[in-house]
Amino acid sequence: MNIKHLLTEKTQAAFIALGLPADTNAAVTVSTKPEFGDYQINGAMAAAKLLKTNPRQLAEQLLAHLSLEGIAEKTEIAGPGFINVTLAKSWLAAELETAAIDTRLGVSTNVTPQTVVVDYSAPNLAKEMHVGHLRSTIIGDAVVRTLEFWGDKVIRQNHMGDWGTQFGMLIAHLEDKLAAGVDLEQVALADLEDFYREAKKRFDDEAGFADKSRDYVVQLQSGDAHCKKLWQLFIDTSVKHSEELYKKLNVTLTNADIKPESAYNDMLQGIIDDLKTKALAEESMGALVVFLQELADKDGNPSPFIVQKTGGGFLYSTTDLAACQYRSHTLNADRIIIFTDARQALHFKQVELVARKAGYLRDATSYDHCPFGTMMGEDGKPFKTRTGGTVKLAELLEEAVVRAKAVVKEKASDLTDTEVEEVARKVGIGAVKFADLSKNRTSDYIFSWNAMLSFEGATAPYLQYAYTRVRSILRRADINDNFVAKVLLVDEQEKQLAVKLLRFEETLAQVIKDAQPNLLCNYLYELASLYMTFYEACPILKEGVEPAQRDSRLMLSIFAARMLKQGLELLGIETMERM
RNA sequence: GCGCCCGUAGCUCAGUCGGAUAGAGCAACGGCCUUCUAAGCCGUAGGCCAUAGGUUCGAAUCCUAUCGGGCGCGCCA
Repeated sequence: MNIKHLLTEKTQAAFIALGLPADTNAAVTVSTKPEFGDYQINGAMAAAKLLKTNPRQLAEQLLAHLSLEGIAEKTEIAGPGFINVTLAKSWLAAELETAAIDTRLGVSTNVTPQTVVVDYSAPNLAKEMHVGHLRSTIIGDAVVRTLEFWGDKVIRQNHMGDWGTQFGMLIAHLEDKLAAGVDLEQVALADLEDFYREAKKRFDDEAGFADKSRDYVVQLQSGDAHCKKLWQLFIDTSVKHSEELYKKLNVTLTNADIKPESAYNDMLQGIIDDLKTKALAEESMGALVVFLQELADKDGNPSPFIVQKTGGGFLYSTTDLAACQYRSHTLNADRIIIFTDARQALHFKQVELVARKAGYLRDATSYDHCPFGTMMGEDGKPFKTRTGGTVKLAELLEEAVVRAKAVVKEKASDLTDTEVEEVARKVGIGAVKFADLSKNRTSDYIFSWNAMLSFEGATAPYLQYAYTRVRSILRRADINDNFVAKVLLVDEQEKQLAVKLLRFEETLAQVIKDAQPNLLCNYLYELASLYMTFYEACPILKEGVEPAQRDSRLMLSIFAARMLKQGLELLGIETMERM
């Protein structure tokens, strides 16, 4: 059930009856205040502007043609031409009863499933995952889960960076160590960070090392067996590391989803040849470049997009073009979604332009780069730890669980040790994920231990707690899974909860359209909050509650619990029976 | 220099294809546990939506300029 969609359709029908175009914007929104009902239709005012007529009069005509028989118990025109709709309790109750016996919680099934390629997480191999990888990983995963729930065919792609200059650098460093007689076993691959830092330092400071590194990149990309063997060492270690983290984070990415840069290697020369044939790329200062007039500065200087380096090496631009070809033509994607930080916005704009011109992206494939801001410290300056490094993701998660455990022990003394461990893990990880998922900002965001590890207010533990409260009541009520009762919406708290419960699909549609899980976070927090209000105001199992009312409230509770669980599951956050 | 993103309560953020009196959480203050889990609930206080113009019935939202922050601009990803 999508109430907004339903009201929009009804309004559009009324517009047509008035002789207005079918695509006139109905502008249906949730009412801003309780006295304005549940939904408001604002389309009459904009339409009146177009027609140059009186908005209030048009709203009246619109209302006369609007058939909300049985759906609304009150409709009224207010202000300059708002139409306020108060939904009928009987209708809400009936819809709720239908939704409650549905395995999909009343969410309709996608009638036109799409193939969606989602590119997310993308850790850099040979570098341990740090907090900066959190956003892409968990936002991508939440969107993927939501798309799948809706019914799209999702292809996860973990575009690991494993093929560029940095790898040449690591191999060059490793080669030197081996040449100096260090045994392969002793090379500290386990501590990739240190190894990477050493190599990077040499790359920046040591004469000749950078050139040597670039040579290794060319060798690697042209398939040299020895280089590939060394490269494989780094891959294996890194993949193992990120797999562990995905498991801890409850992220659905697996080994099978890894589609690293190297996977496109065989396509790269073909892309270059093709760009030359199509006269899109030209030689400039020794490199091969596509000049984009579309992104020219105001003096008319085109934006350069290097596709092949001096010396023949390929770059991530080449790889991303190949990825377009593969995803759009081979995988037949209708939509490609890429989650990376905003610094790469220009790059992806260039990739799309070139890919469209060269035909690597079909017209039918949409290409959505979903950016997010740079991570800042609590001082508002670019984030660095005291030692100038980054916070390791594994460290953050560990800290989260430790802190959660302390709180769990303090608040829930009746749990067994095993339960404490489990609850602490779910609460700690959930808190970290929710803190990040609930923010929409495309602008920079602040990394703060306290914000990440907060267990009060609009946090995952709040939602998990709401869930356990409902579950506790349902246990006490001693009812089975098939419990069904008539829904009676009498108190205001019951009605508000009911309306919110029926807004799930509306929310999911928006999350999918904008690739923004924070909308789902907001929804679930509001749902939990309304449940808490209902819980405090409307007794269920207490003395003096009429059986019919008790059963209706149990129905609301069962449905709210299922909704919370489902919603959190789409966010990749686990629930528990007690906490 | 040019370009992109951003500026909303003391703090962290919602709200931005124009809609009614701008919302939450944290922090502060005041209430609520012999009764379904107080990680909770109810209430109070807190705002020139960076600034200045413009567009119109109506602007946090759209346009222009200025200030402030971040990022990006030919061989890193």
